[in-house]
Amino acid sequence: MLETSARLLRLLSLLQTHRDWSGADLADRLGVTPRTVRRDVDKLRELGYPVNAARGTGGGYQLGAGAELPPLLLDDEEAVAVAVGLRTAAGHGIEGIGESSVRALAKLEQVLPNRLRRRVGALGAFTVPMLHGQDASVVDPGLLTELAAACRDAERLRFAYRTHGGDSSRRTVEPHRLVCTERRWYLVAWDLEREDWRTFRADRITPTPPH
DNA sequence: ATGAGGGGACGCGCGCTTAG
DNA sequence: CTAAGCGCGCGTCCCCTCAT
Repeated sequence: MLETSARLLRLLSLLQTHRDWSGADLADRLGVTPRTVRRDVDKLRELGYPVNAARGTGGGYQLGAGAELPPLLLDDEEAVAVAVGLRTAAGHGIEGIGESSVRALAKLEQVLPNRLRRRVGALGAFTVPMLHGQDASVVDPGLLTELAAACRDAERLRFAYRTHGGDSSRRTVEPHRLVCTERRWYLVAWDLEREDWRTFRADRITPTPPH
């Protein structure tokens, strides 16, 4: 029974990750017979999951889009991304979005494992939204997490910073806040050498190990 | 014709409940 | 405490339907 619901979750997770799966593949992965897979797919459908099936050569199962959104299984990275996105949306004051974001966030945080709650907390509490930005720049989410965690823990940070001109300098800072524009992340921090507040573009930061 | 999902019927094994 | 009874999940068998 407990075994069954666990298998149902695994099946759902398989369907959410991939392409389409043949019944035989799913049976193989789940360690049951195809007949049992069919029964499990039935159960998922009863629970409201839109599982599409294609017959004939090259057929298989696929998770489709339904009229209602069933619960999702997110991996750690996805859960953090969604939670942070919701927090940002909630804080942006966009009409109609803010309140829904808070509601969704409440649901998500209710089921969020503790280890993720900490990460979301770090990113959420130490970022502040700022309006308007221009071009896109890509920042490693791992770096953002690291910067946010440093803000949260008031942890001194050393990194190499690439300037607009292209030359690189080493900085030692006391991080204060991560600031998000529409497209860009900035770290606001106290620069110990220059004895002043500085704003660093996150995509120009390369962390160096402390010594 | 072939290969895929869909599903009914049946039996087996396991765990739980209940009568003795 | 034990054995019978029961429900349930699963595998097996078999046939159906549909797409290629």
